[in-house]
Amino acid sequence: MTDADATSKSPTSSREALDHLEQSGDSRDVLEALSVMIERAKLGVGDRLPPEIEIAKKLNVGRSKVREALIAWQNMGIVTRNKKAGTRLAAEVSANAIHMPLTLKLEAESLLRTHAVRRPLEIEAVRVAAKQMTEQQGLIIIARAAELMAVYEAGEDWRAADHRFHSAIHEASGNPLFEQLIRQIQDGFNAIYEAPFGQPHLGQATIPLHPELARAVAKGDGAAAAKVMERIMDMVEAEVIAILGGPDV
Amino acid sequence: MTDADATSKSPTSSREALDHLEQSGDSRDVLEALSVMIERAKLGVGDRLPPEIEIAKKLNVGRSKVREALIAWQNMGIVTRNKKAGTRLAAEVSANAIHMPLTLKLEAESLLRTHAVRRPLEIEAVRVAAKQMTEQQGLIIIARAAELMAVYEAGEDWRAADHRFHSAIHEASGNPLFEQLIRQIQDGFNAIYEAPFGQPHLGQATIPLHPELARAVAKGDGAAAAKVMERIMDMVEAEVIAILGGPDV
DNA sequence: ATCAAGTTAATGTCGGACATTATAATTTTA
DNA sequence: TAAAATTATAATGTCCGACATTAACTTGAT
Repeated sequence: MTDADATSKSPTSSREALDHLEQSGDSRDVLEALSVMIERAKLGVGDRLPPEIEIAKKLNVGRSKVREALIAWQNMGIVTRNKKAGTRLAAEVSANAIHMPLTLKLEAESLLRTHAVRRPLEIEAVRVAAKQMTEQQGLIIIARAAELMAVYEAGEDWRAADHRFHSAIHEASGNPLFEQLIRQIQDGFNAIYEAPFGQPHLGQATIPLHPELARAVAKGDGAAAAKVMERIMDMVEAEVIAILGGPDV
Repeated sequence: MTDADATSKSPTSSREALDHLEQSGDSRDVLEALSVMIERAKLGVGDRLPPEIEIAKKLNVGRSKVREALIAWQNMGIVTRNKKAGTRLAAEVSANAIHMPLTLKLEAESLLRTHAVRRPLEIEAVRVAAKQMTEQQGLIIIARAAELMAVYEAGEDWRAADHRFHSAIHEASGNPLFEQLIRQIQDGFNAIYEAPFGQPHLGQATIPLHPELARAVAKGDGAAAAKVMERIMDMVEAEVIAILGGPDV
């Protein structure tokens, strides 16, 4: 453990050093300094970083501040913290990468609200995908749609195939944020749905539309693809409304 | 609202209610106990909750634990915390709410990608707002737009006013997820932007469009409102591209 | 060699002191 | 009287030091 000595300035009185550091504000400073430390020490996933108290000394801040910063990172899934094992990196940290924690508060009555934010993202994703995809990605999308139809017509569980199909589209969009956002919104939706209703099987009726969607995307026709996706979203929404008993948004 | 003086009840003993809480373990317990407290006191959005130290006393835990719990809520956007103003509820808290932590990893080159996911959300938000808003909300939106224009024409910092304007629209949409998502995406965008470029002042040229947007929403014309918002988003995107030097998505 | 008991090094928690600051109250001044 | 400047105050922000807890490590006994 290289001990990454970033600050070896021998602060005779820890006061003056602090003064010139201009300790301003929140724990983001600490996180930023930590990012630099980690990069300097070339720590990777799984590596252990120094104990809180040493980090605190090194950065000339109190242990509480370091704690809060590390807890924030823990909440973001960037580090794990254990009693004796200390703090370990759980994900790559790079100084010019910023981890934005998004937290959605979902309530049981907000299935429709969740759907309402998913809808424009899905539509835009297919539109962008149609514009950005490479030829090969178009072929993959067509193939995935065929797989989905096959599984569906065979009467098997089509959800995994459906997931692969949509993943292919999101990948073709070239923007990983679409997939990240949509998938996690979807996870939240499912978590809410499962509590009262069990495993969701929504959208079965929309599967025959998927090959059409695939063709539109592969043809590069963003408008048509968006139209199809709109229909799909509307059908899912209608299904949710039927289950809940009425519109809510 | 009622500024909930839930704490003004002279806590002579303040023990009996909390004895059965049997504190143990991590800060989730504190959050749970706090949820119960908040529900009992019927606190709503905007209301203030007791100072950290009183909460700590009430729950028989140290102040640090309460702090960590409240900071976690702050990171989730559920409360806001200010020096003297104390802690206020920013979103509804309910015991059976599900908190879904979303974490997006953003990198410096993905400003445009971030914008790309924000765009459809903003457009849909104004469309829904136009459909759902009450008459009073429409008036508020118009007023906020006027404020924004006044600040802008006075040459002052218009960002706070801009934020209030968009908040009013998001609130009118009736779906808090729009605001939660968009705000946090925006925070991420700003965090990325600030590192190399400093405080963002993007979108100045779009301000004159805002009154038009406000009128469209207040009139209930979702299509027109969406059109204006599209133009606004396109202008911002063009600005970002001009800064970065080329399209990236 | 294996298991049990003790050691220890880290995080977890607490509480007190002080710093900082946004709001509230007060005084001053035009 | 009203606006502006000043002071007071109450909350969070930060630091520190002590102790609790716990899980990995060490040592010892069988």
